[in-house]
Amino acid sequence: MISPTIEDYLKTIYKLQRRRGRVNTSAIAEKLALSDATVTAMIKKLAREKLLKHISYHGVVLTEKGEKIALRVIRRHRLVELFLKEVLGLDWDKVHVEAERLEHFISDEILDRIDHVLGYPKTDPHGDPIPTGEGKIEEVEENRSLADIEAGRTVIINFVSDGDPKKLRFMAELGLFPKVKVRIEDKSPFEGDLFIKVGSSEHRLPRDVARSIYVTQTGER
Amino acid sequence: MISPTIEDYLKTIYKLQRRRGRVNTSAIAEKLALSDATVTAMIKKLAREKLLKHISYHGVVLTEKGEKIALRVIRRHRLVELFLKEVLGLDWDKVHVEAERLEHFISDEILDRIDHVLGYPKTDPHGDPIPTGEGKIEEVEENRSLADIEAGRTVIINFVSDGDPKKLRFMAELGLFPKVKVRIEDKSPFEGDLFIKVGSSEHRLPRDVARSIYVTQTGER
DNA sequence: ATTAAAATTTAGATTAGCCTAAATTTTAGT
DNA sequence: ACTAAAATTTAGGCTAATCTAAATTTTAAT
Repeated sequence: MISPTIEDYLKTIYKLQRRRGRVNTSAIAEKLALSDATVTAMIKKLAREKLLKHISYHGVVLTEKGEKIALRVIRRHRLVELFLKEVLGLDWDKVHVEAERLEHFISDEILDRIDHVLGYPKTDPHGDPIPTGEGKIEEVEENRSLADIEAGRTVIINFVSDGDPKKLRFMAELGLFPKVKVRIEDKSPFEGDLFIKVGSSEHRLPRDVARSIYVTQTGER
Repeated sequence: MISPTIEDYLKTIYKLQRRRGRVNTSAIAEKLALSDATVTAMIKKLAREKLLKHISYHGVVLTEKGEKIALRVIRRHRLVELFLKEVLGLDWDKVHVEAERLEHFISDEILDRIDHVLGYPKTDPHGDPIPTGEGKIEEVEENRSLADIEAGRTVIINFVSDGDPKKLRFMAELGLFPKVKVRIEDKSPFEGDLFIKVGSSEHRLPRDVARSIYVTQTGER
């Protein structure tokens, strides 16, 4: 009934919805790398199955039923990511791609065991919150990008975008992980580099990498 | 290219081939619970892709290429089974069904990590040999069923059929696992029960359960 | 207020895997 | 050796998920 394909649609719509409320066809098509026509067809099907509400030409909103499924997929994804890193020792830049596949095939029973082995964690390796089994998720309020923080400030890393393995490897080399404290020593103008201090070591950080790091400011300057 | 469906066909044909050499359409259809016509169509496709040789009306034989894929699927299946039991603590009667799904979605990298975590094991929880990464498998020579051993003999359990969870739970209760020594005290005639001794405790064992336990005879009587 | 551009939907096709029913080929019993 | 039964294949159809191209609707710029 709920195919991996449908799970991907619901997850994608859920994430797009976070900000925009109503989600348009082309946004979904872009995220899933499918044609607009394909997405239109699937939207009609999902509307028929009461997983979302569709107003023709004006986008979609998930129903409670659709949102519940989306959150379960996200829970599986994030628990699997953490499991792959902590238990199997995969590098953190590789877990996203693997979880993207496995999230569709993990039974409730296996997920419970994974959750148990990991000690009921709250966040995944990139700092994203793991929804509970009941579908509750702690939405992150503070999510300013490190790229937008002024020089002289000190921040704590909240989470990082999980998409680009190269960027993730780069961050790992500088010790830029969730919960780590970073001081911004200086910033080049325009799209220039940031100069940051992590622990006792200083690094140069390209702006586009900084843009995929989300932080909370501390009082420290 | 090689879909989960194709993997299932190749694995099934490989297992049927073990005994019979040439495998007929209806045997595959029965194992996979598909119609004969469906299997015929798929056989033609697999022949086109040089995964097997097909002589119309006379069955199929895997090519080296087909066999290699089958063995990789079996390796994934058996390593996943053991992993689910040893690392996640799933009951041994549940791991087969779960592995049947997951075997199609485990990457080489994850499989390597699983193999490593398990300490490069040789057999799965039911006693079946795990093919190596290079596709070598230690075929079990001695595979007489416990149901066919005469009273008074002592045997070592080699492996058990992994299909029926109820039977597996029953065996587990009696301590009937691979490598365990069992003495056959007595046998009721026809399809009657066996009376066995496992360690110091005696049990009654229905013939059909005994039939799914494969053993090697010891010198002991 | 028009109209061109952008977004969306409709129409028509394709592929993988499955089905049933009918036709064909092989096998086995007399 | 013949013929009925069994096994297999062929023919024709279905569904899910995708595509391209054309039609329609909305949006935004003058």
